[in-house]
Amino acid sequence: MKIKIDDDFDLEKIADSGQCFRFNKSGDGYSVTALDKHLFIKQISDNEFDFDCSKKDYEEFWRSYFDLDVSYKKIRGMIDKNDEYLFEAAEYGKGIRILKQDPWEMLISFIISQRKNIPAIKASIEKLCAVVGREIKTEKNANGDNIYAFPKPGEMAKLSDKELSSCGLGYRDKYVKKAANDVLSGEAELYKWQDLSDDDLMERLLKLFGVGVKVANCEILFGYHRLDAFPKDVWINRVLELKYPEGFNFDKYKPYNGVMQQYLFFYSRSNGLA
DNA sequence: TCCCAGGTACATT
DNA sequence: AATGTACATGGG
Repeated sequence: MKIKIDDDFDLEKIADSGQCFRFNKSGDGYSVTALDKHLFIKQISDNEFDFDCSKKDYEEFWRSYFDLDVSYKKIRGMIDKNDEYLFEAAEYGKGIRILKQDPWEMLISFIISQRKNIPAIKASIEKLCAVVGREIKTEKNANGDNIYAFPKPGEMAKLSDKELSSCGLGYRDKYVKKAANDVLSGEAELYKWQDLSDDDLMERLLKLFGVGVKVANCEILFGYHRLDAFPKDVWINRVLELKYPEGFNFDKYKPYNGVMQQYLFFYSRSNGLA
């Protein structure tokens, strides 16, 4: 179905923004997978997009997934022109949105992400989905690959060591396995944690094996959609060091520091921090 | 061959 | 509390 979107919305930038790992170019559009839902989407004019789904699926899931009730244009508008680097970064990254992704999928994805580059993260996650092998569409991607769901905790927990290691996770095998078992056993109640305060949520996440401050912040920003979380990875640390020696003005952009972080991350990575 | 990738756990001081 | 180091794998 055709959807008109007048706010910032750029599929290519979102796909390359590093917040999602199963959002890829497919033919003349994009193939998007979130847990056990899948969508082909393509741009058909300046502000029109073809969502290959029913009206019901759009209203009940994808509209929220793309966070279409929030104006990212407005959030961009908060940026002080005197903050030249952030302003440039936001112009460059205009069209990025923070997707409303699932806490479980994000937890595993960002546990896997540590000390890996983005193509490698995507490859590992895709292998993990393929090893479990739960197909969710009869169609295939443009490259001929089957479309698999993201594994549930139980599906992941029962993978053999051999199957798990075939996903190229390296030393992260044990983190993924433990996280799956913790969620399965109810020791980590990710969905109940939605109600926790920011501080309590952070505290709970940091107790998980393989989750440090950076991964926890990614989980809070992308998995819990708390837009003020500001993950600091190697790229952001370079930005802060080189462009904000006097400190970044977190107070000014509250409660949207996470959106600013995405612009900075995307810009610094593509532009080499020139 | 060396270096790096959306870091974290663990030991040592 | 602060600092140092090992860690699996793949690509440039």
